[in-house]
Amino acid sequence: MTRTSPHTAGSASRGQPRATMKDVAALAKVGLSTVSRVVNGDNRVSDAKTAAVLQAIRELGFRRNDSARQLRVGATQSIGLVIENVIDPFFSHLTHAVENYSLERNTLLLSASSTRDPERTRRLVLEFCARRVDGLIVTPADTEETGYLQAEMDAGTPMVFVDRPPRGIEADTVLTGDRSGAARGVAHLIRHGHRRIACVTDRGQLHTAAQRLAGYRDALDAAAIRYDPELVYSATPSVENFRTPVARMLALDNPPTAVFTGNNRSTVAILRVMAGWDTRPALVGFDDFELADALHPGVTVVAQHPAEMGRAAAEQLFRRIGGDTGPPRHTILGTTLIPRGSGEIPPSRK
Amino acid sequence: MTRTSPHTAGSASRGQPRATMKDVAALAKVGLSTVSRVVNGDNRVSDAKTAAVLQAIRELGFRRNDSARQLRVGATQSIGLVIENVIDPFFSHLTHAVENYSLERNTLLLSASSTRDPERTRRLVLEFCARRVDGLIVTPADTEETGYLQAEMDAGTPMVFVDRPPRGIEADTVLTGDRSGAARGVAHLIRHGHRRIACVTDRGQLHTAAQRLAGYRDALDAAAIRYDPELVYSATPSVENFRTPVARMLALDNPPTAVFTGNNRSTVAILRVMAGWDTRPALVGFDDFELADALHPGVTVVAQHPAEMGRAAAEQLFRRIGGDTGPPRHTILGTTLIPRGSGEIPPSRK
DNA sequence: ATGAAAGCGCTAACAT
DNA sequence: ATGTTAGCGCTTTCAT
Repeated sequence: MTRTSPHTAGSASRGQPRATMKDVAALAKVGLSTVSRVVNGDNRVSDAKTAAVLQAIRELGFRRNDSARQLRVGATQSIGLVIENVIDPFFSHLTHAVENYSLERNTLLLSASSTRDPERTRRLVLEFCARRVDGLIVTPADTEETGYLQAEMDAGTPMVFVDRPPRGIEADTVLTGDRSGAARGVAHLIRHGHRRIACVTDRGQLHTAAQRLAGYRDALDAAAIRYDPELVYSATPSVENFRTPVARMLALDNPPTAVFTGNNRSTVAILRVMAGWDTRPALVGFDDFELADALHPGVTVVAQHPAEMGRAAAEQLFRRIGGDTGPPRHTILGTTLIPRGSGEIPPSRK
Repeated sequence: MTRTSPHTAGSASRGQPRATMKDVAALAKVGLSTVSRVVNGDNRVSDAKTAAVLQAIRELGFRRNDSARQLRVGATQSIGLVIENVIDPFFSHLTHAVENYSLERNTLLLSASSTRDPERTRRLVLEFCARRVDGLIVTPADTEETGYLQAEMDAGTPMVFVDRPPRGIEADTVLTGDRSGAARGVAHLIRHGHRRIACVTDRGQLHTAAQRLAGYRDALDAAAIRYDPELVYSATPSVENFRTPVARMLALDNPPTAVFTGNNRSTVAILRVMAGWDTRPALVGFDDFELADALHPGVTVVAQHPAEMGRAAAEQLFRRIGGDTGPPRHTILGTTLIPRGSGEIPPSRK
């Protein structure tokens, strides 16, 4: 029933500064180190003093300033996570896994979206390092200068790279088996009779997009299907960017009977482009997404495992933070083909 | 071409501790404060010394320890964000908006998902406060004890609550107009001829679920439709939880011809439950979601504006951090009804 | 068992 | 213009 009124004269918030250990020590009439001992659960302190300290702590609403503590002990118990964008479900799942893993280790997460902006990425990484995070998990922007990453690693901040490798840097990575996964997806279409297969991916500079395109070609090669550049289109995924090129492809004399999309953003965009079409090409998308199974037909995908990737990255990072100085470790996570209908549509014979 | 080998003896990472200003001062043969001045862009320092310091900084790979700085200046330039779960698109959009807003203010984001666990929520809030975040944006777990929140606010950490108000605490809130929004959605169904309308929501303890259920009743009342508890079901949204109750409802003698769902998780679950059904009731969902427009029929929703909520919460928090001690401010964001087909299905007349 | 004192890396008077 | 010093809040020897 201690309903303090938070907006009366002087206001409870913005009140006097928070109590410090010194204040507690003074009130409890003990030495500073005794307070520290009590706060840290050091048992060699008399019951009487312990009680006095506890009482003072309660009275003053004391809560230890962990920033100060961390300055002294030299570890911030926090790690930084720089992803492309939280609103992309791939990254939000990855983030959640990292969150859970680090929380178990009493480590907090500084997280941020780079939004594919190399300047923003750089700024974030550098600010995290300035805050002396214990380590960093980074999805590098594909177009960026990576010199500063090497510098910060050399300076002592462990980093593991996730989803994409950093340019020209030897470091721990956690990636999806992009190339083989894409090949599997395309082979699935081929197995269902397709020989004219379009490939729609994210911008070619994107490492994952390039890898998946390579996988697409691998599958074609394996089936002795000629690679036709007219069936390939790469751009930042959006309905606007994809509408015309895709329509053009399908208006070719010898149009594709199936399409393979290189990531969930692309798949979703393509689905929108094709919304309302009477006949649709078969479709296999790379990366799963919510409601893929609720569409008609369900969307066949090559599923990635973002949560596992986040967890693997966190594991490796904590290994480094723990002092592991072994050689860079490269983890590749496999993919799972999930047939749901769209990938099993036979080629329309005309 | 300075490819340092990161895994040779001694290893570049985990090397000697990072250089400090003292080290820089020593190497540049200047005083500590001169280094500080240079680092902070204080211009009243000679060109010669400036150059010497800059040189030393480069040589040592010095980067200011912001934690130490912050301890001294008394502000961490970071805020905490406790949401329910990043993997919920509602919250990831909210998060992204907060991210952007605080980045503009040179403030970093400590973020975490409470996963509806009151203990985890409490732990996160307290740890954030111990780190002395400049402020906190919190989606309170609905079942939780809120005493500690009041205590931390009183101790000087400003907080704004988003999506749900904290129990028994007067503080800044940013909420959706849940009740009126739900009423609008249900009225839309009524306008399309429905009089038997089911309501499927999240657990009743959830503030938003309760409000939206109230809005549902408001709409029925306004249309003089009797409230039938048989048409209402509340539980943590999942296909398993919803399948049987919903099937039972639709098997009633006088079954519902439409259903209103209380949040995006519920809508998605219901869509899965109904997947493959030949005839489907009309559907209006609260909160928009990706691909709502790509389904057949498109799903009519009462859209919330999570990004705007995040931004509004961040704005208010920074106002408080800036020293605003005015009375608690309650912001309600309106909703947008988006007809896409599912909500315009007429009642099946039999 | 307890306290005094040094110091983590920085900033901000205060001298000069 | 530059250096010296105190101190942010804590932990951690080191005495006692």
